[in-house]
Amino acid sequence: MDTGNKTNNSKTEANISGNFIHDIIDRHLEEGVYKKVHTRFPPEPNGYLHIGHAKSICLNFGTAAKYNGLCNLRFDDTNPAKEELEYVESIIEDVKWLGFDWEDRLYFAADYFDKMYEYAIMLIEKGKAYVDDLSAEEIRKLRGTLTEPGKNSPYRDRPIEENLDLFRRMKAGEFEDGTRVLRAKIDMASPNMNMRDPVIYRIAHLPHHRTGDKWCIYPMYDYAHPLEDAIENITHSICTLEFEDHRPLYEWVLDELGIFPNPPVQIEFARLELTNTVMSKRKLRVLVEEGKVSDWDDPRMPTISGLRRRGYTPTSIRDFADRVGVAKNNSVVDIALLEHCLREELNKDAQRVMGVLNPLKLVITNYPDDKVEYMELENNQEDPEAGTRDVPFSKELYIEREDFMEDPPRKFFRLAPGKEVRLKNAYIIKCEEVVKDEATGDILEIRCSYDPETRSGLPGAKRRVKGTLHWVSVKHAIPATIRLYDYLFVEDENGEMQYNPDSIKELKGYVEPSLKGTEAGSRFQFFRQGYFCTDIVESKPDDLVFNQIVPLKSSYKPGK
RNA sequence: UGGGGCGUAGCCAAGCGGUAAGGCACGGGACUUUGACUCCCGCAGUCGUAGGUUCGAAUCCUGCCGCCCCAGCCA
Repeated sequence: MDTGNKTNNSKTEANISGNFIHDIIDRHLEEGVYKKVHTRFPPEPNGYLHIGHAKSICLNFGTAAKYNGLCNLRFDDTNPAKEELEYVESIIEDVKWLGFDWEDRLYFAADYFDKMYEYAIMLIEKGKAYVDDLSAEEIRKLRGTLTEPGKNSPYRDRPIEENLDLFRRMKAGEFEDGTRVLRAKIDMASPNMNMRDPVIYRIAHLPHHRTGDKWCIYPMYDYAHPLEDAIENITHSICTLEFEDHRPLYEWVLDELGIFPNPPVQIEFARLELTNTVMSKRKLRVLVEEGKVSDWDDPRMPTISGLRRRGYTPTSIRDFADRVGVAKNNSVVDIALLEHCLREELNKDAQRVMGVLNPLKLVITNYPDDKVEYMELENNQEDPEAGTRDVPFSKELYIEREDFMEDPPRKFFRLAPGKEVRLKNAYIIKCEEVVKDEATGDILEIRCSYDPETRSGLPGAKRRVKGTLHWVSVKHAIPATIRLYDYLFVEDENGEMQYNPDSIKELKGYVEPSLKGTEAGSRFQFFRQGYFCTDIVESKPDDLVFNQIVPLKSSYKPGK
């Protein structure tokens, strides 16, 4: 059945292509199992979102959009020991930044605690749940192992009235943490460990970021999640593969209660892994705590906040999420695909500018001392509408240190003694002399002559030279801090991913004067270098800090 | 040795009984005042493996192998 693509061009649409989940939904709609589609993104507010979550966000919101349905943002905040308001705020910011809109449907599991409690009472009354006085240790011992069945708790067959009384007293705060739990009464011999009378409520005398001190018992995920979904009339509860084993329990809770006429179905997909980084909250936390990165929003982090600070766009991340696909294979996606998405977008609309990362002074000996010419540069040759600007040119310039070699290999299309090269939208120059530090041998400056007939636009400019260099006029240059990044993890000689101690390089470079006053968060393509974004935390209009988002691709292979 | 999943190219991923899409990466070439972009070309004689069913199998069946997940009062 063709459900049609969303016709209103909401910017929040992830343009999701088909996948096995959509096939299931198509069938549901066809068979009338559901009349509409309602999904949710249900983060636990216990950490920052990363690009793996972005995949899930795009899937859930994108699926809803595809079927003209709705997607809720719901915090699954059933464990106050780990959750904080700080995280709910960052998650809201990140989902919004990615471009998704949950309208007025911002929900919290905690807001359903009263209902969940009532439902638990119902289960007890049906004889489907019981209060267990065993310690965590004892429960574990009786649970059995993967190959041996568990054993019933001695409290398993306690009378309903007693269970009711005990559960009410658990809620009333009469018992210490860990002294009692409420368990679902299912089957201690089930081959599925999750069905061996799972704990559904525990005692925790902890304040909750939303409910304060109202509760000292909190529901467990397996019990709470299906209820959250059912209460919100979710149709398709999409989660990751590790919950596949929990599906029978998800269904058990809803079935036993029997009060939801059209309960949701849980569908699992493989979470995203990326090369050259780590993705678990735990591992990311270690990087932060060990000071390997500055914070969760360090531009090297795969967190949404890190990617944002690095300069990644929401569009490129959504595009990436769409391209990696949705399936059940555990997969590790090459980070080159993410980079490709960013380049593809920014190639289309990033302003081109000239910035010299590693400056080397170049003097044009036959150019008049005080002369300044303004060279016209296209803002973006991919987009004629972007117009042009004038960039000052003078006798003394900075070029990239890498663009000069005293003793170049073959096919070095740049500057070398006696060789000619084009300065972007200016003149052809020829290297006449290399000035070095007598003591160290370091190259201090390059002295060149220029051919006045070869100015861009003049007939003499037709002459071809193999290389074109970017440049910045010394007296007009704006100093800037430029940060280059490498992957946080790189492959060692055995093919293992290892932490990369050299993942950041900070340079003092120069950029063309048009960049004066640039606001934080602005993106550019630095000619021949890559895409850069002014750091949203540290860049100031009069003290620019650029983060390299990704370098330009290069087919230049030294030595070939 | 229990249960639940998954095996299609270097990495993702379509495919749903009629003869292996697409993307990324990679290699070659054209173009180029960005070694970028763009454009061309190449890149799985076979789908983990062995059998079986069929006129026909990546698709159905059986066995085997490999990998992932489950024994939290985490989610």
